[in-house]
Amino acid sequence: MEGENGGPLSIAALIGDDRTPVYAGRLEIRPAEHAALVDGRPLTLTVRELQLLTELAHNAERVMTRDELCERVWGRNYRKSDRSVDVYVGRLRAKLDRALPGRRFIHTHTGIGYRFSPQA
Amino acid sequence: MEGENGGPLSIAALIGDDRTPVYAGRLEIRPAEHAALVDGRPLTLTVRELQLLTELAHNAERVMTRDELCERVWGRNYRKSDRSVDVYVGRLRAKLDRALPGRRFIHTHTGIGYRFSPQA
DNA sequence: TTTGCGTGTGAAAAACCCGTGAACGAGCGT
DNA sequence: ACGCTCGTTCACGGGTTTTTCACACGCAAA
Repeated sequence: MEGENGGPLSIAALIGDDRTPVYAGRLEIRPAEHAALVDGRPLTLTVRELQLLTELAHNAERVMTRDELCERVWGRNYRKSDRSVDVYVGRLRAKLDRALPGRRFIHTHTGIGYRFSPQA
Repeated sequence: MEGENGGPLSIAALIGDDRTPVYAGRLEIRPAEHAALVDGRPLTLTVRELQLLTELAHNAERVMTRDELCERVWGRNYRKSDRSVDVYVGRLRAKLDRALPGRRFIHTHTGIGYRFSPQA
């Protein structure tokens, strides 16, 4: 089975569930518990940070537009002056890098948006 | 065995019983006897305080939302203006701290709720 | 080089959340 | 009626999170 972009589609994305856990190597996301873990130890994320990470992880390997993220995480329409997504991606990257230095999960696609990639 | 969230599930939570005793180091909760003990000496808790402590302790290490607590302890729906949970958490903390100074059992998860943690 | 666009990011501003003292009323025993 | 306890709600101060702003940097085209 494939997604609209031709790539693999996760169960979570398929059934539109944002409570399904995600496992990305040493990183584990448990939306139902409001928690993200690295090697079993909890990351301290704010609600928005966890929401964004969850949304990105549920669509791993797919480039998500700011429009999409704004819609799904913030529940509002995206305006070009709105930098919230960028700011939160930055904060997520910082926290993920403190927990798993050197590893890069969130990739920028200039002019389009961001992509979450579990593999090194 | 695991709960709906994938985490460990206590016997009490499993059988949906709020009468099962809980042991958390020097703290002991005996709902069936309407009593909580520290080093064998009874804590003087009101009914609501004991209910709340019991509910939290039966879900140790799990973040419980105000919604959940309101539902299970008060048997009513949570409204954002309802501060009962916070007030009772405060009173519980005060009494627990008088009995076991310095120890912190109930942790705040901003924007979500509270988590009971038996370990120091 | 200059201009424009897109992004990263520190920091200020705004909004929101939480801890807690206090007030109030209901219920109860005296 | 009185005093007491308990449960609920309100209000305010302080803390945290979210949003917004401003500027810097890299890159590509003119």
